Amino acid sequence: MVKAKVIYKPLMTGGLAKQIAERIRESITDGRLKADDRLPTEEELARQFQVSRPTIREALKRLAAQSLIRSRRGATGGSFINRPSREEVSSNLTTATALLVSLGEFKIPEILEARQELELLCVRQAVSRCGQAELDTMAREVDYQQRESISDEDFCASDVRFHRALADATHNSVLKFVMFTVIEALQPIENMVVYRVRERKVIARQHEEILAALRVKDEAAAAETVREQTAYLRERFDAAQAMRKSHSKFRPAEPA
Amino acid sequence: MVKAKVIYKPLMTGGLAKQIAERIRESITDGRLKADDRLPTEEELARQFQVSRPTIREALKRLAAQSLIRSRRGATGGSFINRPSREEVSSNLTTATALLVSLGEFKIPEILEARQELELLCVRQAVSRCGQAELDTMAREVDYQQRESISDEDFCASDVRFHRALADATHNSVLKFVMFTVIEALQPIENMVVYRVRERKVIARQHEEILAALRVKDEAAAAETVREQTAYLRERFDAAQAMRKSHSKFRPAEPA
DNA sequence: GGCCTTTATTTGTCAAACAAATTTACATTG
DNA sequence: CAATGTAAATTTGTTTGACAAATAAAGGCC
Repeated sequence: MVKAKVIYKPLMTGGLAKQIAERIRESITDGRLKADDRLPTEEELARQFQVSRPTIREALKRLAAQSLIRSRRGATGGSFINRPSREEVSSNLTTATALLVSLGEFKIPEILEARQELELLCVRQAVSRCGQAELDTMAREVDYQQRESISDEDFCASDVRFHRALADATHNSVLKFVMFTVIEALQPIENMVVYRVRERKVIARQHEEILAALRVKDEAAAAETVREQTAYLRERFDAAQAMRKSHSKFRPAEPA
Repeated sequence: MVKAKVIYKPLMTGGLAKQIAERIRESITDGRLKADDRLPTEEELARQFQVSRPTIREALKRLAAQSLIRSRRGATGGSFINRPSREEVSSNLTTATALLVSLGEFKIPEILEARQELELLCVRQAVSRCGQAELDTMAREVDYQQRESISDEDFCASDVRFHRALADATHNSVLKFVMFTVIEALQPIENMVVYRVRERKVIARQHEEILAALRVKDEAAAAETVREQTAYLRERFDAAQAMRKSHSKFRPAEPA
């Protein structure tokens, strides 16, 4: 007697709207729909999918939230496959990455390490490609960072601009895109380290060293300083953590 | 006589549903709402925002498409702030990013170069961190890629899995996230090169070499093969472009 | 205690109506 | 003929109201 082998097909889950959105997304992914193509009207889609128009609308809202379509009212209106800008996609990526960061999905040491590796990658490319414009930007920021009167916030903003200039110096738009996203997304963490415990002078000096190394195309020196800066940040962050721990233990009286 | 300076305030655009989704999203990103928190019911949100329930639903669909919330029916149902996985978030972002890539926003040489640099970064990390699981995955894919009966599509899918295993081998979740997103986003370009002109045997052999180098922790050898693979892809793509150019010039008669 | 049924609750879907935005076509005026 | 205004057509955006589907909890029965 042989036991019959029973195969169960996967259930259709997730609701109609989600399934419809997924179907339309596939037709974008597989190239059947291109940027600026117009989707059928909501009424027509409802007829084709044999569902109600509000269900179609819910599906379209899902697609809009992923920047895959945009909609417009009127005689020549409709829903169109979006032609996303670099800024739009980067902004979505940044938001999503920052959310993962804030949820603690990435551990601080991992973040610092990844940042270091990506920076090293930039340095490697920048050494042979740096233009005067990027060097000038970095120099300007280094000068700015050495002022004692600027706020922590402004110092952080300058830090971002310095690292963006470094990414610009790769002269590779894909790498720039990736780096800008990472730099922006990691700002909340950077702020945590930088804003509270940062020794500005050390950071500014390190930036100056990176800049000097790039000027003379000394990749090894620049890389060394990047590593040094990461180690310094790691140390500063650990110190901030330790201080926070001892604070919560002893609960000193709060001044008025 | 001084001309009065007229200031126009920005119009509220994007529809009610979009605005509501944005409001709720802000309360997530600014920490007021945490993972697993329950939102008010749809009816209650409709009351609070003074809009209809379908409008709330449309807003919630936007949030769901960004993996920020998940919903469930029933007595203890409702919409809950999601704790998204990295895979889930990455998956939401890849179609829009791939769309950007397919629009020619990035030049092919830049793409290939960036891909190479990011791969080299992975190799650098993977050499000292690779676990047996990743090696096994890569070996499985190399075997699979050597079969002659698989479709081009399946070969490409296996290629993706190989490179994802390499990213896994870094054991750094930030890098994994970045790499997964980049690998997926570059698929349209990869398909262009791979699908039409790919010499599968060459690619599979190169994967095998990378794997062998990782097994014996030979970073230099692995890096060399990554560079070789990029050069090969560049050459294959150039050949595909040249062939397309000569075709369009002479317009041969089309077979029936 | 285990199992079944009922109830309450919330999201999911549908139908129908009207509003808002947009373009096009047509009429009027100078 | 050009400029301006109005009406019509079309599509998305929003509302109201109803019912379906899914789920957990409570209560009853054995």
